[in-house]
This record gives sequence, C-alpha cells and structure tokens, in this order.
Amino acid sequence: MTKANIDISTEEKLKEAARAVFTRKGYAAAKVRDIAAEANINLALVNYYFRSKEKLFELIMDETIQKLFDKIQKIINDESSTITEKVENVVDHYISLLLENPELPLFFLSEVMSGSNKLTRMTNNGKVFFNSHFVKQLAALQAEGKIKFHPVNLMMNMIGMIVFPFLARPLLLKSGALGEKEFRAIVEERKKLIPLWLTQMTNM
Amino acid sequence: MTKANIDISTEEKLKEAARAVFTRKGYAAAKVRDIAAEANINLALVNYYFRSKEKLFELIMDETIQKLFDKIQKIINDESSTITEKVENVVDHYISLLLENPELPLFFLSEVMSGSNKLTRMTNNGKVFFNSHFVKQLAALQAEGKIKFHPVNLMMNMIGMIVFPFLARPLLLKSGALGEKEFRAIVEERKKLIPLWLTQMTNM
DNA sequence: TTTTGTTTTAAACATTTGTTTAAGTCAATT
DNA sequence: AATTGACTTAAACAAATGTTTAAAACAAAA
Repeated sequence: MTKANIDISTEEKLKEAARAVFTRKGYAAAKVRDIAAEANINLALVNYYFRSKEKLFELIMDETIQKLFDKIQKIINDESSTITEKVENVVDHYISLLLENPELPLFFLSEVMSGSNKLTRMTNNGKVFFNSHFVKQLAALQAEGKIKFHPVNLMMNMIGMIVFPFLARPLLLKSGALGEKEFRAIVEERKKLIPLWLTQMTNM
Repeated sequence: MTKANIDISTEEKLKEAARAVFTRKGYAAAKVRDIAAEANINLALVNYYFRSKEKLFELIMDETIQKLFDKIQKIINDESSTITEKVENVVDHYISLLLENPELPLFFLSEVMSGSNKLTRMTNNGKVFFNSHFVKQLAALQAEGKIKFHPVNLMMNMIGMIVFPFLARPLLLKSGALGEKEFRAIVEERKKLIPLWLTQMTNM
C-alpha cells in the first residue's frame, strides 16, 4: 500500500474514531488511548498521523465548524430571498443536519466552555450571523414597527428552537419521556412549526 | 478555631473555588491543583475535606441541580394556577436565577455529555418535568384542540427560550455582537416577551 | 532477490494528576 | 505548662496519560 491508499484507511479511521470520542466525552475527558481503541489501531499511530492530541482535535473542530456554518452563511446572506424564506431554509437545513448528527450541538457547546483558543475559532462565525443580510432585514422590519423588540431576539429564538431539542435529547431519552422514534418525529414536525411560530411573533 | 468555625472558612472557600473551576472548565479539565490554587489553599486539603475530586464534584452538582429544579418543581406542580400563570412564574424565576448565575446552563450541559453516573442524577428531574401538572394542563389544552402539536414542544420552547441566550452568551459577548449590559437588558425584556410568544403559539 | 521507504508495533519515557503520608502548627482543655 | 485534637503543610507515591523510540513488517522499486 502506498501513502495515497492508506489515507482512506488508517488515517481516516482514526479521524472518525477521534470525532466520535471527542463528541461523546469532550476534549479533556477523551484520552488518546480511547481514540486508538475505538479505531482498533495502535496508540502510536495517533501521533504518527496527527502530531498531537491537540492538533487532531483542532482538525476535527475546524471541520465541524465548517459543517455547521457554511451552508447557513449562504442562506442568511442571500440578498434575493425574503425573511420568511430565509427562516424556512435555515430551519429545514439545520434540523436535517442535526438529525444526522444529533450530538453536534453538545460537542460544540462543551468546547465553548473550555474557552481559550478554541473559542476564538468560533467567534468569527458569530459575527457572520449578527452582521448578516438576514439581521439587516430584521432591522428594517423593526423600523417599520412590525417588531417591537430587539431583532437579536428573533435570531436567538430561531436558533434556540432549532438546537434546544438536541441539547435536551440525552435527558429526554434517558428519562423515558420520549423514545428515539418519537423524538425524530417531533423534531421533524418542528421544521414546519418553527417558521410558523416565528412569524406569529412578529406582525407580518 | 474549632471545626464549626472552620467550616465557613477553609471548607467553604474550597467549595466556592471548586464550583468556579468546574463551571469554567468542566469536570475532566478541572484539576484538583487548579481548585486549590483558585482558593489559595493547600492541595492536600481538598482530599482532607472532600475525600476525592469526584465526591467534591457530586456535592456541587447536587447543590446546582437543587438550585435549578427546586423552585421550578413547585411552580409547575401548583394545581391552583393556570397555564399562563405557570409560564409567567417559571420564566420570571428562571431568568432571574440565570442572570445571577449565567454559567449554570453551560456547566450543566457539559456534564450531560460526559454521561455516566452523573447523568442519572438529573434524569429524575427530567421526569418531574414531563409528569408535572403543567404538562397535564397542556395535554388538556391539546384535547380541546387549542394546540395542534405535541405538548412537549411548548415545554421545549419555553425552556429553550429561557436558557438559550445564556448558552450563546460567551459567543455573543466575545464576538462583540452584544455588550454585557445590552445582554442583561435584552434578557430582562424577555421575561415579558417569552410568555407572550408562548401564548401566541397556542390559540388561547 | 535485494533494497528502499513507509507503516505498524511493543515498549519505554516524561509529565501530569489524584491521593496519601508524616511531621508540623495552633487553639482550647486539663 | 502539658496535652489533646483538629487543621495545615511539604513531600512523596502511584496511576494515568501524551509522546517518543527502536525495531519489525510490509509493499513497491531496482
């Protein structure tokens, strides 16, 4: 096997294992040996391929952030779509994404906490949100008197209503309040409900 | 100094330091030496007073859960109050509490992730929520046809709208989208807005 | 077949980290 | 003043954890 072939074998296997373990336990609690074990691959190869635990984490974190913010950015900065359309697109896209990766929000937030350099990487994406065409449209709506509160409220409500069920998910499932299937159904239903709720909040 | 006096000195100082460090970094990343340093107290005293890092964490976690769920439980199980009153009370109480302890939700969630035995401790509180008088009232409302979706949606929206701003807070502040003062003002305003929004979601 | 460069392995290393120990300090009691 | 018992300290210990090393395995090239 030459290097090019190996890349889609050992290295990729390790990366997937790392993503899983980091997601499940967080950076500090995830041990390099856990990752190696999860991938069924020799411990030393983690450092062989990625230099260090930290480097590996940053690699995965960057990919995750990309996945989370890339599409959304395009949606909320599309100057040809209405607010309602943007909301519908964001909600639909995000919920679909999270249904496939339910642990993303928790992974994400747990590293917000640890702060330090990892947080900085996300801050820029935060700016993108609050300087977006979407927010400008909201501000215009407010100027018309159709919103009687700070536009950031709508932003937070939208993201919050999308994301929160996935944060509560472990509690919901473990407590038996909902089953996995019920959970999916409810969240799926929210694709239509959230845009509805959001328009009800304004006088549109 | 006898033991009774010391209790409000060294032991309490350590507990406060532990709360701060655990909150800031999460269980795994918080080192016993960090806690001792934060309290300016000799390393060995952590084990002297609390037996182990884990025991200390559990102590603090229990107190935190108590603080988070105690009052709420009473509110949502009060059989003499209407849904609207319950919502108003929960929102008002929770937001006030979180304004004083903005880091609680993040602390909380970061440990949901690490799972294991720590999660179990919270599960029961989850059940209390979803078996509450409040949820029964919601179910009744649904039976009348005034809600066209699973009642758990209202529950999640309520909690989500209360909690989410505090989860996004580090990002909001660091990105410069909001200042500390603005943040407080917006969240304070939400005390009135959230109950309003929630009633708009139903046909009440 | 021998050589070459890459990948894999088991073992070792150095540091970090939770915990314990043994001796010291100090205030109250005898 | 001596004793007692709780608290404090510096040092040490043992386990864990990230990283490195030196040798082996292996596939492709010569």
